[in-house]
Amino acid sequence: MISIDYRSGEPIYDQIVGGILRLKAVGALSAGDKLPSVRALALEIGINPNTVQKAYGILESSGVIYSVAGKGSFISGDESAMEMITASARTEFLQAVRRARTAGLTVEELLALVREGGEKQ
Amino acid sequence: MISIDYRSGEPIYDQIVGGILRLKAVGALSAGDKLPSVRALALEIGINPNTVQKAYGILESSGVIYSVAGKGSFISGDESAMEMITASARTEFLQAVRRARTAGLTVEELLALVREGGEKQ
DNA sequence: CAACTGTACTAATCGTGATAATACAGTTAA
DNA sequence: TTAACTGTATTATCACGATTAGTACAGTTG
Repeated sequence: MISIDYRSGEPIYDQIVGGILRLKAVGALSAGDKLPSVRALALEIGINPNTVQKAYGILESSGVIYSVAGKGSFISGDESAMEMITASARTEFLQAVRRARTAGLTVEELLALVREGGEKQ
Repeated sequence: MISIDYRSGEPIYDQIVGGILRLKAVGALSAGDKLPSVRALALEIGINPNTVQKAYGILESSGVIYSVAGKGSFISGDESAMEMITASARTEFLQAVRRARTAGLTVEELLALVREGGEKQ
């Protein structure tokens, strides 16, 4: 379900957060869907349960998921949570676009780079 | 001349490298121009001279600048420096693409953001 | 000579990511 | 009720990178 790239330098917990956000954005995960348990996902990926818990903690404090002790973690029905997260990512990306443009890269080049570097995962 | 954002999480030496690359791309710095000394820039920014030296070392090993002990550091006249600049901008932008993807933004959204934010300049 | 320049090196500190080993509380199904 | 699951919390440890600190050396300039 979620693939981790250890060479990327991106923290594992961050990749888990992004992976779940993406699964929800694509529609593979909907409100009410149950996530793998902390221990199960840790075992599946081959990492420490604490790292998964950190990711789930971030998602819950953001309102993207909600967790119930003994039951599990589930996708929240709150859509504004996703909006807030993607909004900050959107402004960050826009800054990167402007930086690249001032460095001399054309719009066409950037479009190609998005398609080239965005396909993975 | 170069502004540092301590909240960004991006290493200071990296911001210095990017700042000088940008100054040259815009035309504020040309071949032969003298850069602030390691100690002077460190004092101006308010950081350790070693951090500035690290940034200058990266720029020199990349051929963007050249340094002479006792004289100072200068913008290189090497024409391939422009390729170096766009190359670094390209990899920087690719990292931004991956970050945005990790945050849950889709490729289609990023393409729209490039078209939207890239034209205004 | 004095004051600047870049360069090199080691040591110490700090924050973060990740692991490890527990422990506790709530839920669920046999 | 018991056993096995769930999330959550705590503490300790390790690794790594960024940064600071201090010192030292070599070349240039006025």
